[in-house]
Amino acid sequence: MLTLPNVKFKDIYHILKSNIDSGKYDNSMMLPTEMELVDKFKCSRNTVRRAINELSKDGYVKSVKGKGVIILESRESIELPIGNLLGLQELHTKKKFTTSVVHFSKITIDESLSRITALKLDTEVYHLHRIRFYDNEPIILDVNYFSADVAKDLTIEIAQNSVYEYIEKDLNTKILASKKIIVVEHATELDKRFLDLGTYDCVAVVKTYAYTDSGKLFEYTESRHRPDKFVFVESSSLRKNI
Amino acid sequence: MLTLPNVKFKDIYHILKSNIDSGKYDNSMMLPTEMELVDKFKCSRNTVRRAINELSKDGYVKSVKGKGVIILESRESIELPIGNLLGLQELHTKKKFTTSVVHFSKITIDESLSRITALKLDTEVYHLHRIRFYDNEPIILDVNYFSADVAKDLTIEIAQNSVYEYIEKDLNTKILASKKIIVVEHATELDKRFLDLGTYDCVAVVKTYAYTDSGKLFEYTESRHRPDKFVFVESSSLRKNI
DNA sequence: CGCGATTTGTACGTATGTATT
DNA sequence: TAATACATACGTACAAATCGC
Repeated sequence: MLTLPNVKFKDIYHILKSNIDSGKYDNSMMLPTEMELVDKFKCSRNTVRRAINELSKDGYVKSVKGKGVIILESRESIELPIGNLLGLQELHTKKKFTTSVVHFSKITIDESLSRITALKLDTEVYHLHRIRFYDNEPIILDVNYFSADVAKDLTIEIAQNSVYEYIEKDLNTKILASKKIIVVEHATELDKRFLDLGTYDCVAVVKTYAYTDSGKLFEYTESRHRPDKFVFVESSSLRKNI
Repeated sequence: MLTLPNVKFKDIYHILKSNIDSGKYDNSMMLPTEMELVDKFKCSRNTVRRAINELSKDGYVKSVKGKGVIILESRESIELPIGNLLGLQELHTKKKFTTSVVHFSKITIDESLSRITALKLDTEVYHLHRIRFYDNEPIILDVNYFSADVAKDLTIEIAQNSVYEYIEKDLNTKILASKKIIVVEHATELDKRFLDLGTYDCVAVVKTYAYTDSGKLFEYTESRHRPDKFVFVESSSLRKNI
């Protein structure tokens, strides 16, 4: 299941990344110059720049014109406090998660739902409530709206596993991109019933809008997180004004 | 103060963006092919690809090999619910914000602070508490730790305006990149005293680690947000595995 | 099902612009 | 001012995924 990198810029990306992690360039705080890397990896400058660009997206380095590529320090100590908790991305891959479907229905998007979900009026959707457990602790209440057009013949059994896997593997539809909005809301009765909120009366809500293959919005999901288990990380590389 | 785009790929980026917004390509859900855009803009394919790449980072489009560049629909309706609330990025540019400095001191990072801030032991820092008002409403409590090395001779007056502007303009030091972590925490006494929390007993906390010019971590800040005014947006373009 | 035609992805090369030292 | 180093831009070639015939 490992994607073996037969792509040059990815190879270079990984090598540079591990060099940075192991402190190889730490004294100088700079990467070798692009031309030095071209010599070292026997590739074009474009390819080196491509790899550096990826590192920059990850928050590892930052290029400065006329100066060089600067390594951003203290990565480990910043990652550390996150380690124990759970990121968002891993949700669908990690094994220690179990899911319990507590609601399953097929409904039609009316006006008020359309405002909330951004799905088009009269769209048929599967509407689910799912509890996500981590080590048998309820962590997240997922409220899903999947366009029935896309998630054809969805069943509770499938929802218990991965809807995404079903859509991508079985239905052969690709999920392209997603937009996430994070807010904090008062805990609803549903939240209180299913999540172990303890002394908290709020939940962290991640609203996800996902698109398929053809650019159509097909999913709106509210992932309602127990606050003490919620972490969201963004390494923003202070984008230049465009 | 407007950066006039004398850069080709930025021009193309803006043109494509406004075309998408005005629904010019909406029927097909696709951008013109790269080669068509090359003809139209009389530029190289690289330049077109560069512009498309930026659009993709913004969550406007998604390229699919062998197929084309797909436009992601429903942008406005998703942006809409955010509109009223305030994003994070705008903090330093919007005019309606005012700041009140309620604590100002110079301290040295000890072991426990070092764990929290990721700043090196024995670093001298300016420690601030600042209330951010929007329309005279307290929205955010900022708890700052600025390395005194970088933010030399910081004063309360400067802190009342923009520390970043001071560092960049007056001290001529560039702020390169930042890493943000979002969590939800119980409101502290400080939060309750300064923010108008109403019925909420939680705050949304954005922890920011910022780097300078030379790659050194120079700032740790906790921006403690009133939950009802907090929104965080991420348009993640489902990055390919690398 | 296979086979081109189309379209994006990767990679190389070269030249010139611009910020930093 | 000159050298260095990243940024932009042009061009070319081939690989790989998709789609229609």
